[in-house]
Order: sequence, then C-alpha cells, then structure tokens
Amino acid sequence: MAHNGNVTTRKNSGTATSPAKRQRATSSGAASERRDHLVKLAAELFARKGFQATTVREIADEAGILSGSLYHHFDSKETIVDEVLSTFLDDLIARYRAAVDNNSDARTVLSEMVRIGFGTLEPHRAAITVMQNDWNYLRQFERFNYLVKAEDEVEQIWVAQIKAGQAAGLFRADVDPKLTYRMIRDTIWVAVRWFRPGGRLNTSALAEHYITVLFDGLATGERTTQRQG
Amino acid sequence: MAHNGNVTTRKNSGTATSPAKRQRATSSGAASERRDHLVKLAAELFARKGFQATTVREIADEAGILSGSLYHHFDSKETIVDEVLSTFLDDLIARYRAAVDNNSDARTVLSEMVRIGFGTLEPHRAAITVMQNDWNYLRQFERFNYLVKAEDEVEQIWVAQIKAGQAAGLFRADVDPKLTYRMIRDTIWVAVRWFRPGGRLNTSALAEHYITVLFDGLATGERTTQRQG
Amino acid sequence: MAHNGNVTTRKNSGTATSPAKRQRATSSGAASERRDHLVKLAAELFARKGFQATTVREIADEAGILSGSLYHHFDSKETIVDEVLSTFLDDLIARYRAAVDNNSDARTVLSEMVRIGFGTLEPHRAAITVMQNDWNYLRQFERFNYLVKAEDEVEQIWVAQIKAGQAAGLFRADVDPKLTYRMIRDTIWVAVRWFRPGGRLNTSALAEHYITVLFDGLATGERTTQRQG
Amino acid sequence: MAHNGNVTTRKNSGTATSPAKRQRATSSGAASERRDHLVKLAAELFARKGFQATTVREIADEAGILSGSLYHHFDSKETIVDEVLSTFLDDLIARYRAAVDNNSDARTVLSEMVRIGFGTLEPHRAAITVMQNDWNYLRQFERFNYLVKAEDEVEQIWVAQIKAGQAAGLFRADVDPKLTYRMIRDTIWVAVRWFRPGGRLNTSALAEHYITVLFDGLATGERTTQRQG
DNA sequence: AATGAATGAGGCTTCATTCAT
DNA sequence: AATGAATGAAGCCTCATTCAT
Repeated sequence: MAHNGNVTTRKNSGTATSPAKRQRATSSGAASERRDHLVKLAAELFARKGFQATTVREIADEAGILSGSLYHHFDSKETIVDEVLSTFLDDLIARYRAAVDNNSDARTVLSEMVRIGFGTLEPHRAAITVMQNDWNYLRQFERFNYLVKAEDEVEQIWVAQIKAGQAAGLFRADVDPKLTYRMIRDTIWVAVRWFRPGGRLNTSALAEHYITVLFDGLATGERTTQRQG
Repeated sequence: MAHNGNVTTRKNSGTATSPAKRQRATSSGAASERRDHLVKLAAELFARKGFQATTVREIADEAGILSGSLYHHFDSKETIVDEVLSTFLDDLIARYRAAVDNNSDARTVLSEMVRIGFGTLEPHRAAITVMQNDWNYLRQFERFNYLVKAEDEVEQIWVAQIKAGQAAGLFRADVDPKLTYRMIRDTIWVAVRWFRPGGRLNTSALAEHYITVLFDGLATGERTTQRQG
Repeated sequence: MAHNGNVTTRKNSGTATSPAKRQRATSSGAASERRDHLVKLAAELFARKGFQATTVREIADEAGILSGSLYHHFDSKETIVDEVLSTFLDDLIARYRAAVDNNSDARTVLSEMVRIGFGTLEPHRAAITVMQNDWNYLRQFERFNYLVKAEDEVEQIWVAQIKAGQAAGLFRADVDPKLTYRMIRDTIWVAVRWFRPGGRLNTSALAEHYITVLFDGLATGERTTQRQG
Repeated sequence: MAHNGNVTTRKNSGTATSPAKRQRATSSGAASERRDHLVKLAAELFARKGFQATTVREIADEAGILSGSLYHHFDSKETIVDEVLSTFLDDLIARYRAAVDNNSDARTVLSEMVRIGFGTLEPHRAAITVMQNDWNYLRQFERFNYLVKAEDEVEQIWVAQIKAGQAAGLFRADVDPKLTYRMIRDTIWVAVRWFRPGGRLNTSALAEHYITVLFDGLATGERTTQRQG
C-alpha cells in the first residue's frame, strides 16, 4: 500500500505494509488461492451486511467449512477485512500513479482519474462498500492506520492535478482544490450504494456523465458565476 | 414524516409513522425533555462509533444512569436510533417542501435545495452520519421501511425540479435527471464525513462553492461537451 | 495490599492496589456480599482444578447462575482470582506486621510468624493452593505484578528478623538469611498440598512440630556442625 | 519406574510402565534422538508456561515444524509430559535406592538423600517444575496414576530411614516421621521455583546449608525443646 | 517425516433486555 | 425513575487432534 507518503518515488510502491499483507506474504502462491477465495466471500458478506454484523460463522458457512477453520488462514476477522481493503487500495493507487505518469494536461489526467474511480466500482464493489460503511468503525483500531495514510496519498495526487489545472488556466481559480477533490471523490465512491451492474447505465456512462457536469456544469447558455482563470 | 408516499397532499405530513414517534407521542412534556436529552446523547455516540458498536451501556453511562434504566424511556435500542433519524428526516422534508412551494424557477429552487442540504450538516450532523454509515444495516429491519419511503419522496421532489429545469431549457438536456439527483445528493451528505464546524469554511460557503461548480462546471473557456437544450 | 515496599510506614497499609480491589472498592457493602460469595466459590474451584482448568461456566454453575451473569460482578475471570489472592495477601501481611510490632526478641517473633503461616493454612487454604500452583502462570500478566511486590515485602520482614536474631547471637551465624527464609516459607506453604483439616494433626501442632525442628534440629546429642554465634 | 511398590526387589526396576514409555520403547535409535529432543523442548515450555498454557503449536514452533507433525512422534500432548515426568522419576528413584543400599547409618543416608534431591535441581529443573506446578492438574487423569505410586515409593524409602534413625537414637523421637519427610521433601523441590544455576549458591551449597539446619537447627546454645531419644 | 487444511468441542466475553425492588 | 441482578443468545477465537497428500 502506498502509505510511504511519497508519490514521486515509485520503488516499493504497493509493498505490503498492512498487517494483512504481512500475513499474506508468508503464504506461498498456491496456498494463497484458497485464502483469496475466502477473502472474496467475506468481502461480499461485509458489503451486504456490514463488517460488524457479519459473523465469522457466516463467512465459514459460505465457504463450507467450520468457523474455527477460518483461523487456519487468518489471525482474526479484522485480518480478513484488512486484506479486502488493502487489496483495493493498492490497485487504486497504482492506477492513479499510472494516470499521472502520462504527463498529459490536468484536465485529461483528471478525466482519466474520474474514469479510474468509476472503473473500480464494479471489480471492487465490495471493498468500496465496506470502506464507505465501516470506515468509521475500523479506523478506531490502530491496525487500520494505514488506511488514513493511503487516503492522504490519494488526496495529494488529486489536489496536485487540480492545482496544476488552475495554474494552467484550465480550471476556474475561484474553487478550493481540496474541497473540490473531496466532493469529486465522494461523489464517485458513494455511487457504490446505488450502482448495480447490468442496469440502465454502466460505469463508463456514469463516468462520462459525471465528467460532463463536472467540467461544464449543469446550466445551459453563458456561464453566470464569477471566474478569473 | 413523509413516508405516506404522497407529495401533493400535505395534511398529516410530518405525522408520526415511525415506531419511535408512536412512543414519543405518548410522553408528557417533562418526560419528553429527559427523553430528548437521551436521544441527543445517543445520537452523538451512534455517529462516533456506529450504531452497532455503541452499547446501551455506553449511552446510559453518558447519561449517568444504568443501562437497564434506559428501558423506562425507550422500548429498545432501535427505538432510539429511529427517533434520531426520523427527527432529521421530518425536518428535512418539511424544508424541501417549503422551497418547492415558492414556485420559483427550477434553478432557483435547486440552488435553495442545495443550500438546505448543506444547512442541515451542522444541526443534524449526528443523524446524517448515522444515516450514511448505518443505513445499510438498519434497512434490514422492517421497522425502518419508512426510511426508504422518505428517501423516495425526496427523490421525487428533486427529480421533478431537474426535469422542470430541463423542460424550461435551463438545464442541459443530455444528463439523466435521476442520476444527476443522486450525485448531487451524495455530494452534499457525504460532506458530513469531513466537515467540521469552525473550520476554514462554513456550510454556507460550501453550498455556494458547490452551486458554482454544479451549474457552471469546473472548466474555464467555452464549454466543450455536447448539449442540445 | 502491602506493596508499597515500606514496612515501617503503616499508613495506607492494606490499601487496595490490585485491579480487583479497585473494582471491589466501588461496590457498596451490601452488594459486596454476593460478590464475596462468588469469590469464595471460585476459589474452591481454582484450588481443586487449577485456574486455567476451571471454566467460568463451572463457577457460575456452582453459584446457580449463568456464566454470562458472572460478568455483572467481575470484569473477567482474572479479576476473580485476583480478588482471591489479594484478600489472602492483605490478611497475611497485616498479621506479619502485627507480630513484628510486638518488639519481642527475634526467636519469639520468628516463632510467631511460623505460627501465623501455618495458621493461614485452613482459612486461606484455597488461596494458598492457587498461589502455589498457578503463580507461574499468573505472573505472566502485568496485572499481577503486585503479587511480586507483596512477596518482596514479606521477604523483607522475614529476613530482617533472621538477621536480627543472628546479630543478637540467637541464631547461628553460618546460615544465609535469605536462603533460610525461603526454605522456611516453602516448608510452610507447601504443606497446603497435603494438609487436610480434621486429620491427625491440626495446624497448631504442625507449627509447633516445625518450630522444634527448625530451631533445634532433627539430631539428638551434641550439635555436630560448625557455629559461631 | 518404580511403581511396583517393592523397594528391595530390583529386577524390572525402571521398566516402562507409563504409557509414554511404552511408546518410547518402540522407537528406533535415530528416531528416538529426534523424539528426545522434542521432549526436551517441550519440557522447557511446560516449565516456563505451565502444561495447560503451553500449546502443541508452541512446541512445534520451537522445533521448527508444524503442530500436526508432532503427532508422528507422540500420541498426544499428554504423552509428551508423561515422558518428561517419568524420565525424571526413574532417575530419582534409582539414585535413592543406591543411597539406601550403602547400608550406612540413617543420618548418613538421609544426608545423602538430601544431596540427591538438591542434585536433581539442575539436570531435571524443567521436570521438577512441571511436577510442582501441574501435578494437581495431571493427577486427574488415570494415565498419571503411576505418579502417585512413585510418590508412595519415595515416601516409604524416606520414612523408613527416619524411623531407623529414631530407633538408633540418632534422631529425636518426638517428631512425626511422615510429617518430617513431607517437610523435607517439599523444601527441597520447591527450591526449583527460585533456584537459578550460576547464582550465588550452587546446589551443593544449598544441600549442605539445609542439612545443617535440618539436623542441628537454627538456634545457638543449648537445645531448648523437649526430647527423649 | 512433514505439510496444510480442516474438525469439533469448548472457552471467555459481550450485550440487549427483563424484572423485582 | 432508577437500581442491581440476572438472562439467554450469540460472538470471536483457541486448540488438540486427524488425515489426505
């Protein structure tokens, strides 16, 4: 996970720092398959019922084993959710970095980052849901401190692009970069609450829809609010 | 509470339909004050730790009584959170209705509704937080069905305004009204996660900031995306 | 508990320092009766089966309640054993101090302390047994650090008397005071393993028997080993 | 193991009677070495943490294998501790018998037996510790009945010597032989709790110190207590 | 000889709730 | 209105042991 707080340095990015990863790292490749499967099952349950409301017995039932047997693979229930979240964050941050590395103009990069965000909605639906709903609970535990660090790194990546866009005159200068980032971020992630694959719109359409409103606004005709840039 | 599913009929709006309100209605004035105080204490705990992670004992401790004594005031822990949520929703829907009743143009109404939304962030911070984090869990219980009904009513109010704005040529026609509503709604409520009173920006500033981006977009210069309206 | 490490200062002696006592102290006198009863039942079980091998369910069964109900009175299983041990140690140290305070000659005081030791065998049989058998396990936990402190204080009391006796020429000077203390102490406490009330000998007889051997030895005739005092 | 209850008959002494020995006997030489090593590791853990608190996984970890693999060497956790204890008891009883066989006077034999006892403190430290701390627990199981038998045999050896000493006028007649034996025995074994090799005193010094006090007493001057022998 | 996965029983503890006082 | 004791269900986790590979 990218909580080394250093965006430019790329070496070791994505290296295990969460407790879950430390445990994960010791498993051999083959052994990891069973483990990964269990994590996936658990993630679905966590997403549907919430972390606390999901019992280890339910997870075990889903896997067709006894609840105690889960502890052959994981130290604790928390280790499981840890793996769910850190897997998602690793992937996300890796994608953001790649987008930034293309050295395109800020609007292109930002559009791409919005697309990346919506693009994770399907493959990481469960993890995102857990992060939305159980973040408040999980952050109480020291072991999840790395979540905050990951969040900070993501914020830095976004804010840097927004500021770059303002500096280049591409974005209006009268908006607050940090505030704008937060609103964009939240709007994307919260969609996980109502987005269902196979519905009227896919995540690409969502992304393009959002990009439209984000950059050009909802209003027609001349822009009516002040701008300087 | 507006879960009668009827927006036009106003009579009985705000009447107790949630189980909590039924109990609340029977309380006398003096008793009601104690009760309201307890609800407030509980709401803070629910917001900070999550509904499930908050024990009745913690609530009682906060009030300086024993946990069993809470049951002189409430049927159950769920009754307490019910009261937290329905109080908020009643207030919110009443405000939305008032805004709509002004018969202004859609953009004005929509702006006002955004302001209303951000305006609840401070007085209803705890309730909004609970709704964000514990909705997924609470909706499993039949007694909270009214939450879904309230949500539906709110959606109807918003979507009606967006469609009216599109029909009047005020809003671009190439956006999906329902989708747009959801994104606006989410952007507002999710702010409760990071907004702290007394910080750099107050909720009014947040509202104006968002209205700017919402209507006119982040970009400078000519609008670049397609539109028809 | 007397772990302030100060034998001469008497103020605050016997004051609660163990975690169990802190909890105990909050209970009113009447409430304490139920609690004390439960502690007594638990002590018997701990003594008979060992702390670890005794389940909370067994304790609860003995009291005719459910295991969960124990937690209305105690924080944890460890709190119970804590109370067992600290009650004993408080009593023991108070008695030792009283014996020392008589300002008699060292041999008289030492005899009295031996009698005190054997005298606790019956009233504190369970606690002494637990201390013998489970000490090794319990001392791993930080909360039982006070046990070591209590042990140290007791050692100081004894060693001081032995040295005083040597200085006064009452005891042979060619024995190691600390070592002698340990052997006396162990001889007394370990008796709890085989002593059964109502048998051939009572604890007074045990004490006198031991005092005889301790001071005058097992051998008849002239003493054959070196001495200086 | 000497639980045939016959001290004079020597044939078959030390023959396997404990379940552990039966299993041990079948092992080949090479396998036996590995087995002995595992027993030694386990003994250390049992001594440090207690039998119950030591998990088979900890033993396996110490040996660098998985817990399940231990079951190629031992039937059960109890088999391991059985081997620890019976090895010690076999050695001890063999030594006692040899001391008795010298046909010296009772005082000499008794002194020698005290020396033997203290002499086992170092080589059998772990086993003695386990026997002290976990005896109470282990004796509940039928398979450890032989421990009681061994204990009985040891008692007979000691008591016989004490009585012989009294009959010969070497020991005071006003002490109870059985009681005296128990006190001597306990004093020796319990020393395992505080004795640490490499400290101020070695086990020989401990033995001589104890023999001095045992036979001649702690007091100086004329003996003050009654005697007849 | 050892692994890795799983079992099954049971342990301690939590907690919303009830109820006599 | 509140206390204090208790309930009963359930939760997470541990651990000796088994067994196919």
